[in-house]
Amino acid sequence: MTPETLAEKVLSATRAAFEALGLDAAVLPARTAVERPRDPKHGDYASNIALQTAKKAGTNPRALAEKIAELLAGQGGVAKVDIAGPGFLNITVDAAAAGGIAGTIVAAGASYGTNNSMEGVYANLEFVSANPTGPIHAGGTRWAAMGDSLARVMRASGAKLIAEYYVNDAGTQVDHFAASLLARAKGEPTPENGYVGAYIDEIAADVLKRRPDALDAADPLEVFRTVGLELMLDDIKGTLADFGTHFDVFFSERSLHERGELDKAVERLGELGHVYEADGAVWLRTTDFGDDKDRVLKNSRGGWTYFAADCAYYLDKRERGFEKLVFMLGADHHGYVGRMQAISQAFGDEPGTMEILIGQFVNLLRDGEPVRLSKRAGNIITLNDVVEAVGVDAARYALTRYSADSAIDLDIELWTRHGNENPVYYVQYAHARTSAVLRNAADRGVAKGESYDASLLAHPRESDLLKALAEFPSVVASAAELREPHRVARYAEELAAAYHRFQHDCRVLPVGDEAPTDLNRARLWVVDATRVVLANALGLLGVSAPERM
RNA sequence: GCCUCCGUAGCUCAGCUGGAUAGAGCACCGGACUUCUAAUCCGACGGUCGCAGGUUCGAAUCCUGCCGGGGGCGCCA
Repeated sequence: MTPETLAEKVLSATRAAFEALGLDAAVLPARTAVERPRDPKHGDYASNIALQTAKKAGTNPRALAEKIAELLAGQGGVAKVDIAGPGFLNITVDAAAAGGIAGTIVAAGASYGTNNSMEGVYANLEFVSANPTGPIHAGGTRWAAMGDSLARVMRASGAKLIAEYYVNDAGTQVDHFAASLLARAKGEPTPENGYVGAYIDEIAADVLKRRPDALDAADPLEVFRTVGLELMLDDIKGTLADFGTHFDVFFSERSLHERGELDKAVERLGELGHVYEADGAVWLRTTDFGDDKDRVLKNSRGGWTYFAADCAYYLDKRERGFEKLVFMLGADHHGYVGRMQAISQAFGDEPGTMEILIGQFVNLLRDGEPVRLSKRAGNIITLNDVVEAVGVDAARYALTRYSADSAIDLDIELWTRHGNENPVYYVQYAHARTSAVLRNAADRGVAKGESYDASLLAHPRESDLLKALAEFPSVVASAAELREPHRVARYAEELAAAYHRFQHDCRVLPVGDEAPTDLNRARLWVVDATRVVLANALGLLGVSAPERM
């Protein structure tokens, strides 16, 4: 029995109790959940539904709880229902019902944890979107890890999702980039506002390698711009791929300009009555939608602003059919939220169509001191630096383990340690241990068989572990709905802890050459189920699940 | 000045979107290895949840105001 099915039983028992007591069932929620109480004296699961509904129904919570308990106690799988405090229902599940989850998990395999909480949602998730004028740095690294994990979690929850990277390949930053490459190739000093770093030298050389005639071309700057951008973007794509971050679409800002999408978007906004001219510039009246001030679409020199491209990009996404546009931005962009939301509303979309997630910064520390130097990019820390320092698994785990709301200090020393204090190793080791037990079982010819006797799984460590396993789908669902992939990492740590405790106290394989018992076999199912869930959880985080360590 | 994030054990952070005696890891102290991989486990210590009000049966969680820290506020991209 899963917590979800138990919650349904609680709800239907409550409905029946309302009827029996002659109460108005309209105050009942459509869904309810059971929670795992910390104190084992409070049973396996607890529900506060009587507390939540009694007042609205005009009755006493304790009396209502008693009626619900009476009706719930007769349900299959429910061993005991106690009432505690002001009206909590403390539910004890019978071992056989609880133990059934292991079989469910093993049968589901890689699909265990998937759920339908976001079924039918067609979403676009934009993240990283670092300028193609240099390598991805530390901030972008966090979004590369979190965004990718969020994409996986939302897909696992049934959303149809496109992961997208907006390539800012138009505008003055790109001009500076091209000019820097050209100057480098000609051996001239870096121009004002130009880019420096070893990567500029490399790309300048690579442009010449690919186009030996570049300096003699009709427009050398254009050659360096086009080829340089391509090389830089290839480099970024390679870095992301090595990091395990997948994008479905790399969307070119320049293509919006070339296809006339900016004119089209501004025209549309004009038709909707939100555009005006003042001081020789063209403006969008974003203040109608809560922004601090109106924003310029086209400046007085007749040039498009970046904001105008944002409008066009927004319209393009909507025309591609996305009903949910999610953005992950760094805290340095939070000032853009107001104008971005205004774009959505100016086009007449429902609030909530556009969702902007703001994440705080990450500092890389070594021995408690901020790390500054990068071989590639002046004194900026890059994604490659982070990976070089701690490896992909530790980097991804470290960056997805914390709420995006909190700024994090990533301590290189901690994340390269092999032990309990390093969460990624703690979780991976639990997975390796499950694999080891299964390997040993196979070596000794102990098969878990077609089925098992779930009622044998009554050890406290077993029931704790089974409850943790049963929780996984709802963890994935809430991580997706709340856009908080760190919940998966925290859950994985709890599950790993429950498994380590289980393995410490519960012997799985027969000792010596004793014959395997039914308990041995039943426990193998639990071990296998744990292996599956740990692997699935790590998979959602983009972290490997090693079979040996 | 305005916007935004944070403030929970000595340190790093969770806290399941209002529930029971607020949790984990680290650090410190004390235990468990002829092991299914001890990269593990168990125990002890440790808190006015920044402060003050408010909402209610009930607040770390929601609202308001302060205090402290991070980030941001361009006809830049």
